[in-house]
Amino acid sequence: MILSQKCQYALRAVFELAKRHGQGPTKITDIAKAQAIPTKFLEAILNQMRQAGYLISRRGKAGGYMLAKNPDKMTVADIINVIEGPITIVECAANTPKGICAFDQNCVFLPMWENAKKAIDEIYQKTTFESLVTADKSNSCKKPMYNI
Amino acid sequence: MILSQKCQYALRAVFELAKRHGQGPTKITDIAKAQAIPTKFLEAILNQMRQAGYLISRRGKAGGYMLAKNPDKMTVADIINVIEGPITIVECAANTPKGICAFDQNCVFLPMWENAKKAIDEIYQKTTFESLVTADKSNSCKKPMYNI
DNA sequence: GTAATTCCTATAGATTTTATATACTTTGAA
DNA sequence: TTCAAAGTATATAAAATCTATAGGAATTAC
Repeated sequence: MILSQKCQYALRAVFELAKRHGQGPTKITDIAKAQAIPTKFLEAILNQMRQAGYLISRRGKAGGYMLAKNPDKMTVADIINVIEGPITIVECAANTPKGICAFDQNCVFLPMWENAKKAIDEIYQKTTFESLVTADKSNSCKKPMYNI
Repeated sequence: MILSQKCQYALRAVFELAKRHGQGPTKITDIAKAQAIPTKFLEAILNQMRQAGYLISRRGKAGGYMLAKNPDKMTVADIINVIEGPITIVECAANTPKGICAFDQNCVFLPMWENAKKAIDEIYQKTTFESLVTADKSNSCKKPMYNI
């Protein structure tokens, strides 16, 4: 599996905050409950995203987390980058200091790795959390309503 | 890193065999030396690809491994699939039996995961080992020659 | 001040990855 | 026939990573 569980938790958490954008801070436990994430694990994840500048927190009573930007300015790529670091198909295709790969400049696979990285990056970068919230809303509308 | 070391070894090994296609079997130790792969580890990898039908082995003296098909019929996707299994961005986006994901049918991320998977698959599927060998040849020509 | 909440550090358990060791089987040539 | 080269199979260990939890410190609202 390419994306870690942690990263998926992070995406779902930000998605939850995007849904509640403009409503003040949301408690960790509420996010955890809404998105089925282990609370203590989520704590660390949210903290990490706060330090990266994507979330704002308020401590103490009535504290919690909120987005640092508008949902249309936050992309899936942003969050993945915080949790997993830059997408790396293989080690030597990363922009690491030279000399790590035994084949160095002449690796025949390198162009392919670069293409793959670019293709994924584009998809993640064009997916904003606003678009996800919008998709979610139209999704719930389409669902049959069993309530009376 | 998305691709395991093992998978990269597998790709390099098949690439090495593609370069030697039509020259009879190549010894494991020769492949290992040419591509900087731990010999014993490579043994297991080659065996796995043989069982998947991509390689043919000959035992005994003057034995070794060779491709089971023409290099233009073997793709990077084939080999990755043997070693890593089908590409899976996230668990619930795989074609697993339903009910694994807590969000099931209504996951807002699902279309994105499917797009990403498709984008990568296409790149890997269109890269044949023949094309890699060709690229490698033109690469070596471009290199300055320091030999006398 | 007290209760609620985030923040920080450490660490433990589980899983996966990577690699090696050992012993066995098959093959082909002298 | 005999021997050695080479692949086959199984077990396992070392290392790295992932996932998750625990406990207390700091902060804020009331």
